[in-house]
Amino acid sequence: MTAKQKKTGLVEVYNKLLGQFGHKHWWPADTPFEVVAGAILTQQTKWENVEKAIKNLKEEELMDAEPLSEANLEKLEELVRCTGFYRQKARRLKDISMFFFKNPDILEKPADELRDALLSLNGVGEETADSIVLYAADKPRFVIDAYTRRICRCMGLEGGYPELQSLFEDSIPEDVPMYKEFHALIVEYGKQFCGKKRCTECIIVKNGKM
DNA sequence: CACCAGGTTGACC
DNA sequence: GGTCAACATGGT
Repeated sequence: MTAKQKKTGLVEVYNKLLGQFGHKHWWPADTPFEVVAGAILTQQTKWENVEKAIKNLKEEELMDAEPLSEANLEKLEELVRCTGFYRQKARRLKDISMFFFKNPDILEKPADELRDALLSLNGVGEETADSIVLYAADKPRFVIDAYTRRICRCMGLEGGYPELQSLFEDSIPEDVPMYKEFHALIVEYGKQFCGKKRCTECIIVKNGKM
């Protein structure tokens, strides 16, 4: 805790979630590029389905920027069909792969530059861009997803993506492993207790003072 | 059968 | 500036 950090209670939430769920070892991947591909595939889909698609791509030797960017579109669609939205995802995978093939050192660039470049690609919004910045490039950008918004709402914290992201980044230490773990814990917690309509057994709000 | 999942986009106020 | 249907499969 440095002096300029906001007292939002988010650090306490982090500790509580860590105590309840333990380390999640999130986003397992053999290579940074696999995180990139996974970031597209996981949009609005269960990770379980993404794993199948990743397995399919690996079996076809496509899990790398060059081969994936050159893959046959119809074939790609079949390989990623299990993740839903398969036509746009196949197209987007080829696009982002081409980008990484043409910019092999992009993950080494400063976080802001990387993020802006990613956002310029079709199919890459703020969450996907930040997921790549954090989990593929290992740079400190807090990822805000639907569960994070719901949990924040429960805590009386509202705002758009940039507002919530700044809130987290100003409230907790700028630590990449912690950013990764916290987001993973929020998703784990959200899957169990923060449904779209219900919010039961909420350890964050229910147990008070957070 | 209805609803949801580790979102993004483009159209329309 | 915000809201909303469309995108699509697979699991409860």
